[in-house]
Amino acid sequence: MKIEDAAETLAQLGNPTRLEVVRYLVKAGPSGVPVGSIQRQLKIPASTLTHHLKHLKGVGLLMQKREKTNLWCSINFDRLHEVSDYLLEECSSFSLRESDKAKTEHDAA
Amino acid sequence: MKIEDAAETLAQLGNPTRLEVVRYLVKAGPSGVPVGSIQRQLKIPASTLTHHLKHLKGVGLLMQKREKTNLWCSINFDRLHEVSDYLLEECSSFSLRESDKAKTEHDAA
DNA sequence: CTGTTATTTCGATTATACTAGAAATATTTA
DNA sequence: TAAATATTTCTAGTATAATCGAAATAACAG
Repeated sequence: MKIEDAAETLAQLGNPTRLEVVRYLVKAGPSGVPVGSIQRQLKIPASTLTHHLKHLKGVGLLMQKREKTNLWCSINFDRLHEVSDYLLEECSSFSLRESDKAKTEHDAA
Repeated sequence: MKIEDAAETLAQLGNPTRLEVVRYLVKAGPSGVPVGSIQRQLKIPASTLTHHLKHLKGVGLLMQKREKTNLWCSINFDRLHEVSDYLLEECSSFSLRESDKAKTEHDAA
């Protein structure tokens, strides 16, 4: 996972409205819920919600599938795990040598 | 953890420059690195870096401690774990009843 | 085809964030 | 005190994002 993608995904999760949607979808489970249900349950105006769903889909956190007049939304659990894991990557490997941290360093690239 | 706090923290992690700093600090480990080292290694202008460090500190991801002329920065691993965990909360409990998802629902609050 | 419900696009407003140079401040050493 | 190094504040330009009403489109039911 490239750092730009991780940042972009985290940024999308960093909006309160979107995070609320994500959590709602997590609770809904793999079968998902229609857009309209999210809209009414979370009291988010339709156009605002569409806007946010587009963002979530853009970073692969949201999956959609049409059935009759409803568009069912479900969270991409794998993607959510990926981002979560990314944050903790290398948390246990303190690989920077002490010499790189000295205050008299040359800081060569 | 309140959803607003989680969103705010994720938003801070969602900036590419800040995420790069965070990963650098993760690699640096608990002892941390001085501001100037981050600046030179990642080639971030001093004022820009100060700005971002303020944000990271604001959401509790960054800890700082002065020693001589250097300000040592280290990541708050606990906080990072908290956020990471938050994303996966309830991922295994699909508690929303099927009746709440029906397309003929009343969507009562 | 007509009406009904569901969702999206458009457009405009408002707010917030990123970036970084220049100057200021702080801390130590000589 | 003066000089050197480290970090922050100030300031301003530029860009991007959030919000949502109204109108448009899509999908079906009768």
